[in-house]
Amino acid sequence: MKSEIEVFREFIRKKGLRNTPEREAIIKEIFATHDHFDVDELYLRLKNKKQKISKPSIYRLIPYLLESGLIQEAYFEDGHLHYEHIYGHEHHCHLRCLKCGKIIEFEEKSLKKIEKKLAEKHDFFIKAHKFEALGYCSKCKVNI
Amino acid sequence: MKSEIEVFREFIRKKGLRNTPEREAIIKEIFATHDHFDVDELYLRLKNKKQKISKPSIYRLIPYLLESGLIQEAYFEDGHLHYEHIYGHEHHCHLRCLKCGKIIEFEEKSLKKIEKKLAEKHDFFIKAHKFEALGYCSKCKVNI
DNA sequence: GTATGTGCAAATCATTTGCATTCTC
DNA sequence: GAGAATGCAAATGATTTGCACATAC
Repeated sequence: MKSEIEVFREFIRKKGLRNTPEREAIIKEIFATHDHFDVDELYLRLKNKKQKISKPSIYRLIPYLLESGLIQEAYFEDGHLHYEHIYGHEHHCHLRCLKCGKIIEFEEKSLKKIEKKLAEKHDFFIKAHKFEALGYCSKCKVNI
Repeated sequence: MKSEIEVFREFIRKKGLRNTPEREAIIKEIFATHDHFDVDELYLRLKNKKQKISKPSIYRLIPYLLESGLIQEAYFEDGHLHYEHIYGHEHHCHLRCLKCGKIIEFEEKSLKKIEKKLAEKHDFFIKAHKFEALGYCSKCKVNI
């Protein structure tokens, strides 16, 4: 299986764009942890590693990462989008606590079937899906 | 079945807050169409009807509308959140075209079962779920 | 060599806040 | 009458853009 960097290089080449060390550093950092990320946090993680990469470079890269299928928007919270890397990882969905913000990831194969059904019914080519369940976790549900 | 205004009045009373004609006008406008809405668009709709209601009043009302269960966040697009009224309507999910932005709503009962399963497995109290399928509509999929 | 990418600083856009005034209860 | 809510204008915070310089191809 190709690495995420290889996938990106191929994508960039096909689009006639240029690759840079900044872009590869950002991608490596995104794939360095399992967690979701947001722009500011990713910027700080890179900064802590003494990588001088500006926020605009991150913002400018994101549309390409989405288009190449390396990442996906996960959810909108605290006034900004959160992303997750999806290449090479089992697709998963989120269960989010509305009180403490805790997020549990889970896998649900049956969603794939629903996706297929929808594609046929509405004549869509479905690329991805997002399923998010919102509620209160075991700790928070006691005093809603 | 209570009207949305009645539901809101009750919610406001329970919380010890105050109701105002501005709030009721906003709620009426939200429920006046079947469509999703965003703050700016709602503001303009009210303005066109010569209702002088400021954007901050809308922004300040939204958390209460979410809390009372009258509306729900639908999706984040074009740099801002889009909402939908959910009180008195069949719950539905979205199928969105990544190219033209077309949105198809659909109902999927089996998601309710998945929700229940998750609630048991992770000891959550689940209040709502969002399912969004992303892809290309019949027209757009021909030239991706 | 050319055109794309970068960092910086400034601009933009959605949302929030401070405050004086108005209104609900 | 007290405390909330409103509108306005200003502040905030995320994201985008203009531009001069650097660099990938």
